[in-house]
Amino acid sequence: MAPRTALAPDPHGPGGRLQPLDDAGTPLGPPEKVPDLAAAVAAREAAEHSRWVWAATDSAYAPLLPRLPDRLARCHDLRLVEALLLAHEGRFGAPRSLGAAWSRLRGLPVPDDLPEPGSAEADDGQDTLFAPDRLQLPPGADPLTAVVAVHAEQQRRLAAIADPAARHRFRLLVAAESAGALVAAEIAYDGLPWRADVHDQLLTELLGPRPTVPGAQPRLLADLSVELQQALGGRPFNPDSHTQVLRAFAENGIQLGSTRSWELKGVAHPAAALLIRYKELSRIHAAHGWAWQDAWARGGRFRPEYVVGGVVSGRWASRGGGALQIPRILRRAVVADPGWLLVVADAAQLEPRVLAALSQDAGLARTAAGGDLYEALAANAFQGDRDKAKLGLLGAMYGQTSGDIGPLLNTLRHRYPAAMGYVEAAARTGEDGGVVASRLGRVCPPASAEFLDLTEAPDTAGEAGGRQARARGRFTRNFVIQASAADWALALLAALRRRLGELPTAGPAERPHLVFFQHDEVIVHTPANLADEVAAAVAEAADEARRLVFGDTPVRFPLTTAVVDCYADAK
DNA sequence: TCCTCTTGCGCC
DNA sequence: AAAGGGCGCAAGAGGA
Repeated sequence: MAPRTALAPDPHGPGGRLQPLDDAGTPLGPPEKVPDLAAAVAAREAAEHSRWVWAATDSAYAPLLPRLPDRLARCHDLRLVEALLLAHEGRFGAPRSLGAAWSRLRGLPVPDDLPEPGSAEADDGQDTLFAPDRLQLPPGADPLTAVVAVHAEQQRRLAAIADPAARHRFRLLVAAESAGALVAAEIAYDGLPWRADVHDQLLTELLGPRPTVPGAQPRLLADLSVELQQALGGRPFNPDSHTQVLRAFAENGIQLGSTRSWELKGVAHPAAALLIRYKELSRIHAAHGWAWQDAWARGGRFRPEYVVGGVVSGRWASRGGGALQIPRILRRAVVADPGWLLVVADAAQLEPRVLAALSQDAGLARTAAGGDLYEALAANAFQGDRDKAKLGLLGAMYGQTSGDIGPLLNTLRHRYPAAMGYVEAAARTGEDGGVVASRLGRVCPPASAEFLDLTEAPDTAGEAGGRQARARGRFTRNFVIQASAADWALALLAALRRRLGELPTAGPAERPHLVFFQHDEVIVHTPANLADEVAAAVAEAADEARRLVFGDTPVRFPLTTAVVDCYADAK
């Protein structure tokens, strides 16, 4: 068992303090003050891997990264763990900063968490240069003392989980969430290889040359705008304004309910196709055009800012730069460095496999024991119609009831009663105001913390209440699957990161490293000669994640893995 | 002018 | 009759 070490950086300067701990969090010696925290951490880690205990990975690890010779193996992120524990203890959403946890422990008034940087509330005139200390410790409190005390208390709360299997899984969640924080910090530091020249060429092909006047519309976009206006009678209007677009179409005798592209696709008028094209190009320009490149992809790297645990289901969110929404067309710009390659791996049909493993439905597990789950499902229950099989299963996981899906759900209910019973029980729990949890124990928000939507039409309370209850049921129905899939993905990430760290390399600069993570997909940037070993490590990590999260299950979680020079060439 | 809400669409 | 989960981002609409 790896030893633990509490760590608190000095608020100013490169120093800090360390204190060795046992697994219960009890100090094994006095605090040690060091003038160079990075050097002291590196020396200790080189002697023996430690689990580093700190207030938050953002504030403790990110500043160390540029000064560490190699990555740290393990950590315990008090802020993330506090959030997991609070939700598990039925106190979802209580403040989770180190200061809040410390204050709860000491019976002091608990400070609210500061708003996330970048959020609307955070921009209250405060220059980020003078970003306040986010730990929220009361005046005079000693950071290292608080880290040690809060950690010991968290270890106590973890040990207090009564059911041994649930306790074991929750500890796994704690470790995986913390490992995720390490990965997120490292990806932000290393960046995703991004070829600005390729990106620029792509934009030029689609939109015309970069406008010399900032903010000006690129030529092809402007041309398209004029063409669109001419197709609708020649009167000028702003195609970015749905109000004006609806009016322009109405003047030509076409009543649209909205300007959504799926609705436009059914419109025969030539202006509809022009508008669809305009919207596609306009979106690329606005969301991932030259301004985006200037802001987020400088120096040959796109540096996404992930927010670990940013989604209640345990999925990561992102802050600025749209790290989780890179359009497929832009993948052309993601190119490995010379002599390096990208190993791109995504989990195939992750969520239905998670459902099969969670519910232990023997029939569904058999369809998830091999390659194409939907194909097997279709052969078993839908006369080979793969589209129907996929539609039905997705509908069951999302709580869809519209369209012609009823008969599909009936078939599924008949053939896979345990799986369908599992999601329907989760839905009922939600409708009744209860909470559900992921496989590893991440607990969903209580009903009161969401769906406080009072904008419902003022019809009878019963109808509005029923609608809200059903919405909540769809949320909990999906939560058990989405959050358990996130459990698996985090476990994969942690296992893969460890395996990459164990590969023999010439040195840290030659080490393969994660550069992208998107729910069920990872990209590793690796020296070309290690690409096959990395691909093998990803497959092993996926299987390790299966064992850790789901134990003994016949369900397999196959990966689609590609070793490529360019992200666009992966499938 | 600033701010919040809505719309629409990118990703899973 | 209507009835699909989770996000982030940018622009327009519209009110303060």
